[in-house]
Amino acid sequence: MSISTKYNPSDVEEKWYSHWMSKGFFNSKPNPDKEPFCIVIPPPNVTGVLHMGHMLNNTIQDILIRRARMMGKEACWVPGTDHASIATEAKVVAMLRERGIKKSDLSRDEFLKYAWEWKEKYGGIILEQLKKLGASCDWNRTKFTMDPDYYEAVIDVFIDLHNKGYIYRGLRMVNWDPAGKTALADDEVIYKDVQSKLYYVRYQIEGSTDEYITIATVRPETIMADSAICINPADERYKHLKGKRAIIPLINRAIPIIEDEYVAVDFGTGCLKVTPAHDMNDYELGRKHKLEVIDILNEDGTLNEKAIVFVGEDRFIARKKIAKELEQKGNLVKVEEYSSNVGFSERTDAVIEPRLSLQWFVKMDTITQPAHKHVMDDTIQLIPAKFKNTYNHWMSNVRDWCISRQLWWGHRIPAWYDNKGNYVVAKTLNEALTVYQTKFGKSIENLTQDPDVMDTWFSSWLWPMAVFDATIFKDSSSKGNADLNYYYPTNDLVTAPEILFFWVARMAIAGYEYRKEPPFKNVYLTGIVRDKLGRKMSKSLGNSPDPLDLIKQYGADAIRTGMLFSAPAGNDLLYDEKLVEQGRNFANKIWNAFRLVKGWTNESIPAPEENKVAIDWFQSRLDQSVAELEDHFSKFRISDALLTTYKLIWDDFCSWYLEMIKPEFGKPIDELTYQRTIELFETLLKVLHPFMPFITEELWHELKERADNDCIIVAALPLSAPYRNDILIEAGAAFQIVTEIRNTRNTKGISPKEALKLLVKENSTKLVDGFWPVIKKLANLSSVDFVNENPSFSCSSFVIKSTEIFVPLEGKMDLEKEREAILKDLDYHKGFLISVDKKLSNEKFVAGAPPQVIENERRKKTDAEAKIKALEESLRNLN
RNA sequence: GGGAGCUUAGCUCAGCUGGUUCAGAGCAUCUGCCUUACAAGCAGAGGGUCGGGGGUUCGAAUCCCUCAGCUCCCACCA
Repeated sequence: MSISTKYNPSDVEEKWYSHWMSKGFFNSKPNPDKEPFCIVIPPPNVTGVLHMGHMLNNTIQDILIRRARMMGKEACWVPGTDHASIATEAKVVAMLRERGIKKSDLSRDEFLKYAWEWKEKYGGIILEQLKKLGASCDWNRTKFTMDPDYYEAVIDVFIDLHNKGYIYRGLRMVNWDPAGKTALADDEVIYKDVQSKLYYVRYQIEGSTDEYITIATVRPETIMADSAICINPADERYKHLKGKRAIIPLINRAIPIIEDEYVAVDFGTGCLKVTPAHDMNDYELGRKHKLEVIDILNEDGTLNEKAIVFVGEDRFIARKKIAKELEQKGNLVKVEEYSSNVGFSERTDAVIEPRLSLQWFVKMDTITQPAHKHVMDDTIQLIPAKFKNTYNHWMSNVRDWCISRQLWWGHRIPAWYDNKGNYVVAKTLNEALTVYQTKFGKSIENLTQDPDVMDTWFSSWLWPMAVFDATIFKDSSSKGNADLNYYYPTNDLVTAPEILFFWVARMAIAGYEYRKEPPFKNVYLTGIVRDKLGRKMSKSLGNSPDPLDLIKQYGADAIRTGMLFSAPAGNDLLYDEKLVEQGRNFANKIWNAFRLVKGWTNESIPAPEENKVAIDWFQSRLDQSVAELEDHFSKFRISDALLTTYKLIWDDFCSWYLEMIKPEFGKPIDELTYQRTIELFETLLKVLHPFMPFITEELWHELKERADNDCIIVAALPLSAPYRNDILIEAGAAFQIVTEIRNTRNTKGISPKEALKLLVKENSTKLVDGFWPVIKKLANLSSVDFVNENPSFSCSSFVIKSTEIFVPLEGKMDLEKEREAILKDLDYHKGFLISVDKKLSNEKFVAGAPPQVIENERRKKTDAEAKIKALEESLRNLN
């Protein structure tokens, strides 16, 4: 039988994933005998395809869930997708446009039919892709935020919060996208620095012929909507204008001159035109001073009849024309170049128009309180903790949440209007008619439902509850079904910091509102995946590799480890294909360790000394690593956990352990060592499984004949056990000796095949005890002899913990070089001794430092003195 | 404008409540090896005054001040 020297992942991955699926290992149901461990996936957009961010995110979730499963918990990872109203609607609109269909030509129902078709066709892609990564989700639980029961839950929550007084309809300044004709949430607006112009416009003072007040604006097209001019009360320059009125140019309407501290004296002219309908701050100012609100824009960004002039013109064309006319009329004092921050629609890239409109809001001040408090007191733990600051800041300054969107794809707002604008909130038309009668004391024939849908986050904030039981929102007394009661609160949430507020905070709010409990205990915030130059991965830059290609090329195990090699929590990950190569190489290394062990024939012969020592040592080393891993995982240091595992396998197991026990070529290995090695290998595979599920499952079955359902995915993870520290220390010294001898060979050009002798001048403390056979084997020594005196022939020597060790090298060394090396070493140690002496002779140090520290310094001193003495002796022996 | 954070080897980062895991890891680099598990490998080596300056202390990468540079979040001053 010959096994390939390279591990080939593709067949293996396919085989085991379907095996796991067929055995139902991913499926979970409430089990009172087991502790639940649950993760709900951050549902990707239905329109999404897998990108590197998902790869990182889902790898981490899979590691956590597999580990929990192996720890004997009832592990449940709930997958699903988000309907992503804006993103999906935009894609459907684009798809229709390609087919020559305009959304405006379709009825709502027709459009939704296309949207659902799109969803059915493309909606599942990303979940299929996650399977290639090895994601062990309970696919039977796959949920969609617009599944019928989920849809109903969202509507129920709207009605419930409305009844509780948390949801209200209000006139508010919203971010209006004139191209999409929709209101956008703050986070859907992208601010960019734009080079624009600052127009200085003079307004004549009412009742005067030549007195003017000059304001500076970037938006001269809105002067027709002005309600006032505002000056700072402290501004001496304009004191005389107090109480007067100014006349808007072009339309000759008089407006008051008001005073407010808000106006910056040093900006522009120190005078501000107040346009409540078209600016957020002006709106607030207008409310404060009870100014008239004049909205001169249509929803598509053209001027309406209230503008009086340039009616029907687009806002930007109107700006140019007005500037020109102001100039002609002598009202334009000057124009300056000005760089300002302008908001753009994330979807249509149109310039955002602050616009007053009737929208639905969630009142945030009180409903957020438990979610705020319980992050601050770590009931919900953010990892890394630095995000607590950010969270606190946001929660302390939270604004009401605009939840209506002028779209069709999504959960339709359950509000019903009569033709006068009176409304009721109800689930169906029939219920609405009843409610209407109660509310207004008269019956009505018909009502029209609000055409808008809700913000996507208004559905996804229910995710950790609604995936289990979407009926609890119908009735506030509902206790929830068995699944919800068992899995909720979930354990860990793994997501990106940029949606900390939009999603994480809101889930916490909803969780406390509806379950009085947090939705999860830990929130692990990943970083952003960037390319190795630190740029965000994006389609336009073309710097994002296709994850599926990578999996095909390197294997899922390699990608998983590759991504984690450099992904501490909350830190961005600089992706480099080299990391994936490292992951692949690691898989290959393990594969070859397996080939070595597999190739051995075992016989019942006595185990050599070095093997017994090796087994004892490695067992302790493994137990130590397991404890380390538990510590890393408890702190969510997943990269560190991987690195610990990596080093344990590569360095300790492959480079040291296997070399220690490896029989001579063609010779058999003793039965005991063989069995113990197989066991140790199995344990390593188990420890590694959460990181590299496929290769570990493959080798688990290659190492031994096993039953069909005896799989590593459900094997028991080793728990930390006490380990022998003494043997670890001894091994450390032994490894140092081996390394020194190898180094001696390297520098002297002696082949590893040439056996060497070793002389050890041991002092009272034994440096190593049982490890001499190991050292002999690894360093290829013909003999180890203990001496009392330094040898009188030429040797290469080194000192480990004040024990001198000599490698006789008659005729093999360059005396001059050797002398130089020793002198250099001597210099270093003498300098070191001086610094230690200095410290010890410092009275303040001796008086102030704790005894242990002083003791350490003393030991350093004796060690240094011993080393110096040894080196001086070596120097003498050279002659 | 408000807030948070970062700066340690060529790169990416660990270093918790000042003192033996204090100057570390992985990768990269260099040297020598196709040694019958693995060249996707083996063995070995070099490399940092812990961003600059100042202070506290017997002692500072670690605490304080200050300067410089970078990043993110929030707000959106006409």
